[in-house]
Amino acid sequence: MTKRPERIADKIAEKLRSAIVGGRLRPGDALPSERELAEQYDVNRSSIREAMGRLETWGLVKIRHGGATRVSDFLMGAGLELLPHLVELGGKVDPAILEDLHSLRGMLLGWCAEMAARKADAGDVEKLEGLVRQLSDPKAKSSALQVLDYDFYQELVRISGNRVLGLFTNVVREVYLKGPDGFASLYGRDVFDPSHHRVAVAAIRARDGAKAGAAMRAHAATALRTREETT
Amino acid sequence: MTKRPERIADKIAEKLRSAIVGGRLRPGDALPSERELAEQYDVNRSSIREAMGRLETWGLVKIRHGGATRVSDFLMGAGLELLPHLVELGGKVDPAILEDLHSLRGMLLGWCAEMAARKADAGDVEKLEGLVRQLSDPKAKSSALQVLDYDFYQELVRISGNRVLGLFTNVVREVYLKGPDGFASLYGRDVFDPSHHRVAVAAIRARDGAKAGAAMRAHAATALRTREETT
DNA sequence: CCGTGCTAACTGGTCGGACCAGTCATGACC
DNA sequence: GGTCATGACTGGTCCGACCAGTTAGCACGG
Repeated sequence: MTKRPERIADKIAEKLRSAIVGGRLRPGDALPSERELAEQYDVNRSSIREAMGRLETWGLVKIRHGGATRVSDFLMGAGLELLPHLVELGGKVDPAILEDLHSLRGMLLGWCAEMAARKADAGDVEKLEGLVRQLSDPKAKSSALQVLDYDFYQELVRISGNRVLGLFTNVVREVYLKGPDGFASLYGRDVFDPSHHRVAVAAIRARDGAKAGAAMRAHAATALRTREETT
Repeated sequence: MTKRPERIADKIAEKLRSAIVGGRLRPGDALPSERELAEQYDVNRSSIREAMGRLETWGLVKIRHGGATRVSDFLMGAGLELLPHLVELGGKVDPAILEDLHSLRGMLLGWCAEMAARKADAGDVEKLEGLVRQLSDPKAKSSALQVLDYDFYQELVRISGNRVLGLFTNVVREVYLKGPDGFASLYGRDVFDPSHHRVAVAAIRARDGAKAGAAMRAHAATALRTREETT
């Protein structure tokens, strides 16, 4: 948990990022000039420039030679790589974003289970069954269960063969498993009840896409419901 | 079509990016030192540093103070922000990735149409109707229709209120509208037949989520089918 | 009075050269 | 053979200068 010695540009980019996604800097606002920022933070202009470069590649600001650097409407222009930053706004998890993420993931979960049912071979099914077995271990910790649950998801994505969904999954994993226990503390242990997974795997083995999708959607819905109850 | 005068850091980052995703630089390989690169490209080291910063935020390289900068295994851990770079591998569009992208987008299209039906207010519906009107213009160019079609999608996402889906959409837009005509040349004009959009808007106005979702899914399926026919 | 166009004071972009701060291979020493 | 100092790398930060676009304001001609 100790902070690694961070580059100046990263620290400043981080400050500004948080100011932007936190709403203290609104889309359209002009940032102070690089020279001003350099003086303000008491660092060299080069460091400010590198920080600005990061903000720009994150889609948070628009730099124009000769004109002021302005905050862009990042919800309009930023990519998914911003997600990890949005989630831990000021160190606290933003529940609304998390809600969005989970509902989206739930739907994708169902969808790729359907595709997996059409494409899985014997080896794939075996892998999934292995994961279900581990998920059923009564001695497993909640954090471990969360990882397994995600591994199951990622395996479904792999079997579905959709590489774009694979990239998406990589980003979400970073968010989902953040921190020492991921979000395990946010959810009860029952969230990882493997019964839905078991049903899904059986359906995939039987090439029943609809049933597999329904099972995984039910699993995701359970997670959401459990979360609402604890709110 | 004329190239805007590009920053040299961007040009160099672009060169290296293409070398990495093109496989000329493999994961684990060490890049030349910043001083070497500066001499090699005959630019200042600052420009090289800014280029490296971009590569790092793209997840393509790992920079370590004191050690060499190495290409990271982006295929394993990279996020969706890499999609635009992957698609134009070597200047050519990879049809398989595009296929994955379209099927995923189609499903999301249906899903957020359902959510939009639950959340849209009068102003939202009006906006959608305006877009449908423009889509119905018989004089519109194919490229313009593609932009409108995407605007319609993006508007649905906005109405759905799912911010994570919004971020995803931003990335996809970059890919989808790449090049002078986007992918308009890949699809026939009939792909942008607005009849499905019309049905969807009517359903959203009537709060009929299922119908709206079905209409947009049908639209996406048409696009895919049309593409397969022309293959 | 309005518009036009020049100019000056901004903005970001590039330069080079100095020095600080980690890493790592090498080789003397135990 | 192991270990640890050391120097030659690597990237990180700083400075100060100048180039190159943008913009706002002012003087000028209509």
